[in-house]
Amino acid sequence: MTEAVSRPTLEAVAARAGVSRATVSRVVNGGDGVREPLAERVRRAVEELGYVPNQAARSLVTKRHDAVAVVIAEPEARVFADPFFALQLRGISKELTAHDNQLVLLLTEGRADHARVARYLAGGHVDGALVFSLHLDDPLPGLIRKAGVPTVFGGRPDWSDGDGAPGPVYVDSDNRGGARAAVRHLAGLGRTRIAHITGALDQTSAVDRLDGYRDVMGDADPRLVLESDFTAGGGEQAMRELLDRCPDVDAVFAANDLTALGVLRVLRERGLRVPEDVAVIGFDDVLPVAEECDPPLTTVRQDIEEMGRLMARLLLGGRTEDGGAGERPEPAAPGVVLPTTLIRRASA
Amino acid sequence: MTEAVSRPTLEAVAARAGVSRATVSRVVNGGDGVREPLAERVRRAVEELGYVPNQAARSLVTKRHDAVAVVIAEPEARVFADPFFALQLRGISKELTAHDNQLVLLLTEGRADHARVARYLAGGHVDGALVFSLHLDDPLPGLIRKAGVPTVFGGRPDWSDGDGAPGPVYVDSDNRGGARAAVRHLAGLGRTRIAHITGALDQTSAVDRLDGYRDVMGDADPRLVLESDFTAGGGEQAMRELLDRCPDVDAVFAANDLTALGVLRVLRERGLRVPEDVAVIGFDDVLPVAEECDPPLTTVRQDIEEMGRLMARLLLGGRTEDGGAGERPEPAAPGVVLPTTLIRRASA
DNA sequence: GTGAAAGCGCTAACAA
DNA sequence: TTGTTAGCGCTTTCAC
Repeated sequence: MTEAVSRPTLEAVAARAGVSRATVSRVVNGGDGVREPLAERVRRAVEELGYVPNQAARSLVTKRHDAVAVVIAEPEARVFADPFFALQLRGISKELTAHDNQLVLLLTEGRADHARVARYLAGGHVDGALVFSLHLDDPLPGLIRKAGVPTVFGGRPDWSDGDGAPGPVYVDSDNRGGARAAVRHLAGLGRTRIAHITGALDQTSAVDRLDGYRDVMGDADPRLVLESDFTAGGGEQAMRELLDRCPDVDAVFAANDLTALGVLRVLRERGLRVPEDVAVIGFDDVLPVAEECDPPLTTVRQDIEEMGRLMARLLLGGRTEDGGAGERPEPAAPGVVLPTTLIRRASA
Repeated sequence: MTEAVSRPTLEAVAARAGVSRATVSRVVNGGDGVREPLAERVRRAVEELGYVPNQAARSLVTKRHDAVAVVIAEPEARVFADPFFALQLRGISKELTAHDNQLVLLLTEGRADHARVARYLAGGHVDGALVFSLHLDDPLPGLIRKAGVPTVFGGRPDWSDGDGAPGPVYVDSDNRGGARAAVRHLAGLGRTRIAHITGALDQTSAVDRLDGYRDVMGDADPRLVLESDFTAGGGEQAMRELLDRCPDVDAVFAANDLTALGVLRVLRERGLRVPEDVAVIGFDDVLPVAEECDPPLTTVRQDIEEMGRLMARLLLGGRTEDGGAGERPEPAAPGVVLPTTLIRRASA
């Protein structure tokens, strides 16, 4: 592969336009304080030479990088089984692009990578980080906090920063509210034996959905709650156990769409009709799953792409409003929670 | 958000270790030509100060960035409906990490973004690019070629660089061979009316799979080939039409798993048994789809993660072997094609 | 083997 | 408003 040819520098543009480097720099960076005829001449020179600023040189002096790291800490391959991150990435990417920032993707494969990521973030290569911290026991958030990089979390982290310290900034869906809506919908259908198959309870989203279920069901029969893991296989297994335990169950709120898929499969296998015998609701509204399953799944939708967009906006906004001295206080509410909506299809 | 504290520089490490900046630099970059006792002293100083090299300063002089752009050009949201890219990203990320390279993700949203991406690549911000060019009429590959950045494509591009020019470097799956294996398997089952529902024919993968089908079927009844678009909905529609046209069809090779999903749904709806009445094979082996559908799908697997890893390796390898002068010729075979394997489940 | 010094391309005071 | 100048932190000849 041939080496890239050396690119024109500010110097070259300045020479061609017959001005100083400083003037070219000003024009390139917005053009304030340069009189029009001159500015125009510079722009033409830039155009003719195909000049593109050298980001490394710029960063060296400004100490800004116009780059944001997206850290996805997920040892499990499972994450890639649903388009969740892809959608979030899309939202993030759109927002970053709009602000001329680059997206540096950091995928971690277990604990071994944590040190690497921490070092990278601490190394001041990026202006901020967007972190998806999925498990309660994950040491990464702590490491990142120590690295001192402005950070926005995707999903509510499990620690709350006691005392006077400002809590972590995060964006989440209203998991609890969505769960309540789902269960209320089932109750509104006249169902009385409403079960919940949870997600992996080491993730706040699963805990919050369970809490939402309990908000509505109160002290319902505890045998109606089964712990699972957000997978279709897990959903199947839990559903089998549920039917053995409580053959009279008439509705299931599954922690996510994949789990609901497993539930549906077991129901079909046992010859139970959906929703006549058992109504089923999922969570996420991952389209290829929810829309394509049989029957189409009633589920709680979260706007995943918007979550991503918002995370980026929060990070970028927080950074630009605070001009370095840190006078401006953190936003009052460190967490932003996006609403969820119930999507009615055929399964409930 | 508070500004990051200023990090220790080479200078600081040098002072602490009682050596010159040059010596520290040597140690940090591999330590060749520095005597052991000194090197050790430097390493300790680095450790104590928590020194991390400033990448911008380094790039400014070396003109290397240790960063690779991954360009995913996909206007359709559909892409995110399957975990294909996520897996590929994982493979890429692993390989880049192993070589201490960063991954800069460039997502494009239609043509408007092409110029931005081209400018970025031409701007010399990264050492190379990994490009997923999905549609035959995509102008992006051309722009990228002009930008003069070392590039490896994911999936065979549609142009072949006539004349003496070296063809584009790419990594692909053996779509044609996989298709042949699928169709042969169906034939081996004694099926004689084997249909093919194609993918979007503006993508080489769809064209290659169709070619594979034809390799085996020769001049079969042309009514057995239906053009579709890699989606479940498209698969449904095509299958309905197929059943109307050729009620005697006894096997379907679908261009991918999602299409197969649609096929299965129509079959069930019409009361036809799989595989007894109609055998079905998909392509991709996207697990949550293929494994979870009913009946579990026989399909052609491609090792997606390995494709990603290989793309990165090709890019990095090509770069390091050629020491800047470009003496070394391009590899003889510009394209690497990974094998596919038939995974037998219940549907065929 | 080690150090001194010259920049890489850019921005940001400061002068004019 | 425009130009001059001094670095940003690092690598890399080139002397020693």
